[in-house]
Amino acid sequence: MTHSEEDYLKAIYHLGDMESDTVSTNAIAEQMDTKPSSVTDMIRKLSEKGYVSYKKYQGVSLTDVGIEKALSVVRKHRLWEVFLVDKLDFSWDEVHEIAEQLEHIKSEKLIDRLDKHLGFPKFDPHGDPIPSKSGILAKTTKKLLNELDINETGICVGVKDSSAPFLKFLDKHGIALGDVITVLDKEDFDESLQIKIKAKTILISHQIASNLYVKCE
Amino acid sequence: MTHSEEDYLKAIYHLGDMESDTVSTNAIAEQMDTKPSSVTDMIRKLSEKGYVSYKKYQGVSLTDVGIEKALSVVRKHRLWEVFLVDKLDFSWDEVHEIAEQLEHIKSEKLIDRLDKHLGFPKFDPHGDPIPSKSGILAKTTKKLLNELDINETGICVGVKDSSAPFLKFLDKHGIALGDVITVLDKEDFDESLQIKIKAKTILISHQIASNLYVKCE
DNA sequence: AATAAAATTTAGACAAATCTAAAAATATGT
DNA sequence: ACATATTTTTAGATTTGTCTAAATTTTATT
Repeated sequence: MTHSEEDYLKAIYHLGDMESDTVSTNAIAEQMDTKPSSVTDMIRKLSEKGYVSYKKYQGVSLTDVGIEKALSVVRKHRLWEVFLVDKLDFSWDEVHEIAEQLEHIKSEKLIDRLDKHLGFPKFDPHGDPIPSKSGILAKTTKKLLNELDINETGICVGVKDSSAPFLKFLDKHGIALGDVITVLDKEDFDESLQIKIKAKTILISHQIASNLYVKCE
Repeated sequence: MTHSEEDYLKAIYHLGDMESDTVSTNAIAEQMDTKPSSVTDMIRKLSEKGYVSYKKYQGVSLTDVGIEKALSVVRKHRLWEVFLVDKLDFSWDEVHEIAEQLEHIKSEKLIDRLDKHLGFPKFDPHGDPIPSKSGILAKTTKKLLNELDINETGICVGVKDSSAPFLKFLDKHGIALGDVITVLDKEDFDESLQIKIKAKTILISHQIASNLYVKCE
């Protein structure tokens, strides 16, 4: 399996994830920043190898083997992202490009050891689930923080209110994208939340909680 | 700079290291497990890019820029080897193939952070020196352990006596290839050595010390 | 349903890196 | 020094992944 084949399978996987059925040649070309004619060539090759099923002009979809291969690449990508953020102190938004390269390193043992080294993480720094070795992928839903139940955990993935004061508030209280947040308690009185973040416990208002998106299982 | 160009520069660097002057086409072909005609093609390309100086039929040598590029690849290779052994518990002899892939990952920041994460190591698990960011390479010499002075440090790189009993002895006392060994004291009486290895202090006989090779600055 | 627009595929070309087979240059042996 | 062996280069082909431009198929519009 070449570098490029892996990239195509991953792109088809990501596109198919949303729109469920078949993926169009143009969509793949746009995703991969290449020309539709190049996509056609590669699709034919992947089809011959049994990774995608394809009928001319009818779009393409991954076979079971194709899904397996795609998930393997996604797994590697997301584990390396965790490594870069947790071990090398990269920030949330710097890791994608480097992980794009690292995901192609070939060694099953390396990935198993990396997984262990990182403590078998379930989610990457963007809150996306890391496929298991056997290709099982936790389903996630994006919610506002105030929608979580007590003892539920989520990963901070975005803000609803992106005004400067709000972002400044988050920064001041050490809340950053990629952080793991657990709801410890909810006050009936004012709907404020007690949350655990980076081993610290803090109290935040309903207004804050209803402007923070989190991803959870 | 392509993957393949980096491989060639590294090969020329390693070959030139020993024989000092120019490197032959055939030697490169053998080192890289490819055909001499392919080497000629690549050499011409590297010459046009200014990484090697080359006259037909006269062999090839690295330019200053070429040495810089080669050392950068060697630096990456050896840092990744340290990572694999120190952080992911790979053994000494498993890491080369994986590091061959990792050395081509492009990100200066990644390598700087990795270097820091590993504690700025000076040597890889094989005892070979890691070039500094600015391309300075510590000189090393291979000695028998008993030739070290008191307080000198070396990295265990091989055995003179490779008999099963000796290897079993090393294993029993937790001495493995890649271990850092410091000589703490030498007994005049029987020439036995007190050494520090993996934060432990042990006493070994002259016979043992004179059958263990170490590399040091 | 016919035509225009958009998407997709084909045909042919190109660059990178390799190969085989043959030619040219260099080195070696007596 | 001359013939032979070895090394190195050239010429032409191959593979992978890409491209442009033209042709074809599908979709949308009236």
